Amino acid sequence: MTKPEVRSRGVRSTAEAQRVRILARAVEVFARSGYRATPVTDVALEANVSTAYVFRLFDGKLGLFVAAVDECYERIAAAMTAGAEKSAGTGSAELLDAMSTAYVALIHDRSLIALQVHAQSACDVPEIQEAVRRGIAKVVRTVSAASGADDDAVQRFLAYGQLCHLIVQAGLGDVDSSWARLVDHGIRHD
Amino acid sequence: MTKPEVRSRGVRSTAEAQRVRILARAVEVFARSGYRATPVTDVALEANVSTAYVFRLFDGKLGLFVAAVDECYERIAAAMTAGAEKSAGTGSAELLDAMSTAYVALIHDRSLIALQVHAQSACDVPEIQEAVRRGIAKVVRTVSAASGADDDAVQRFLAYGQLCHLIVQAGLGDVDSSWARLVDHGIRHD
DNA sequence: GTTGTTTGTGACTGGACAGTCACTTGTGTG
DNA sequence: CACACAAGTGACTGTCCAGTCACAAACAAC
Repeated sequence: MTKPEVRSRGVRSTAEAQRVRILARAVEVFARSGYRATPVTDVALEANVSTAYVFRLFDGKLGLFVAAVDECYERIAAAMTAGAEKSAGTGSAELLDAMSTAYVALIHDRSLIALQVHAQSACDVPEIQEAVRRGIAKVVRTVSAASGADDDAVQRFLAYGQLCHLIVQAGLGDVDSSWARLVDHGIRHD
Repeated sequence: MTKPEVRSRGVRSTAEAQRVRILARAVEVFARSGYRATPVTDVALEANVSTAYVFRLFDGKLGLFVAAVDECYERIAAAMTAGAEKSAGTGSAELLDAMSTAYVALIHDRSLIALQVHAQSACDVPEIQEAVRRGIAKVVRTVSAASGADDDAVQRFLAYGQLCHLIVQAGLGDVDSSWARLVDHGIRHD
C-alpha cells in the first residue's frame, strides 16, 4: 500500500519461487501414494522446507493437492501442443499420433499418470472433482484444437489414454499372459 | 478334527454368513472414499457389528479391501456372462453390446465403478495391484469367451469402459459444456 | 539502530484410526 | 450341570498427521 510504484522493480519474490519448487515436488510425491495417503510432511521433506512453511504457502493439504493436479494437466496440455507443433501441416490422424508420442514421452516417469488416477479416485472431494474437470476440459480443448480431428477421434484418443493408465497402474506390461497381451496390444507406454 | 463327519451336516456357519454380509457392506463403504480414507469402523458400523469382529473375520484392513475388490470383479464378470446369455446366438458385436447394457445396469449405483477406480489408484500396495490384475484377467477372459469377439474389439470394449469410469467419477454427465458433451457422447451411464 | 516486512522454523496439540485383548454371551454335547 | 467352543464386543494403546503459533533471522527503509 505504501509503495505501489516499487512493485514491478527489482528482485522477483523468493516466496513465489518456493511455491513453484514445492509444487513440482508435490506432483511427484502425491503421485506416489495419492491424496489421503501422502502426508504434507513428505512433500516438505522432499522440498527441503518445513511443514509449517508449506502450510503457509498453500491453502491446506487440499489446496496443495489441487494445485498439483492443475499443474499436472497444465504440463500435459503443454506437451500435447508441443508435440502437435512438430507435425504441423499434416493430417489430423498424424497430429493425434504425434500427440500420443508426446504424451508417452512425457509420462516416462509415471508421476503424471499416477497423479491423474489418484485425482480421479479422490473425486468425492468437490474441489478435487472440479480440478479434474478443469484438467479434462483443458486437454480436450487442446487436443481438438491442435489436431482438428473430429469429436469421435478425440473421444477415442481419450478412451485409449484411459486404458493406458489402467495398464500402467496395474503393471500389465510386466504380466506375461495372453489376457494381459490383449489389453496391452498396440498401446505405447514406457 | 474331533468330528470330521459332522461338518457337512446341520446349520451353515453363521460366521461365514457374516463374512458375506460384511463384505457386501465393505464394497459399498470402500466405494465411497477408497482404501485409505475409509476407516474399518465405518464398514463395521454399516454392518452393525463391532470393529473388533471385522478384524477377526478379515486379515486386517488390507485383507478386507482386497476381498471387496475381488467381490467387485466377481459381480462384474457374473453380470457380463448373464447379459451375454440373453443375446445368445447372435453375432459378437451384438453380444458385446448386450454386455455393455448389462454393465450399465449393474453400475447404476456407482459403487462398483468407484471401487474399481479406488483400487486402481491404490495399486502402489502390491496386494491391491494383484487383486486388480486378477479382476482384469477375469473380465477380459469372460468378455472374450462369452462374446467370441476378436482381441481388438475386446480391447476397445475395455478402453471405452475406462472412459466411462472417468465420466462418472468426474460427473461429466452434469457438466453442460461442449467439451463435456464430446467426452460423453454415445457413452451410456446413469 | 530501530522499525517493519518477508522468509522460514521448532515445538506443539487435538483428533483420528489400525489393531489387540480380555472378557461376555450363546449354544450344542456328555 | 459342566464343559468346550464359537460368536461377538468394550475399552484400550500406540502412532500418525493436519494444522497452528510463537518465535527467529534476514533484509530493507529511514
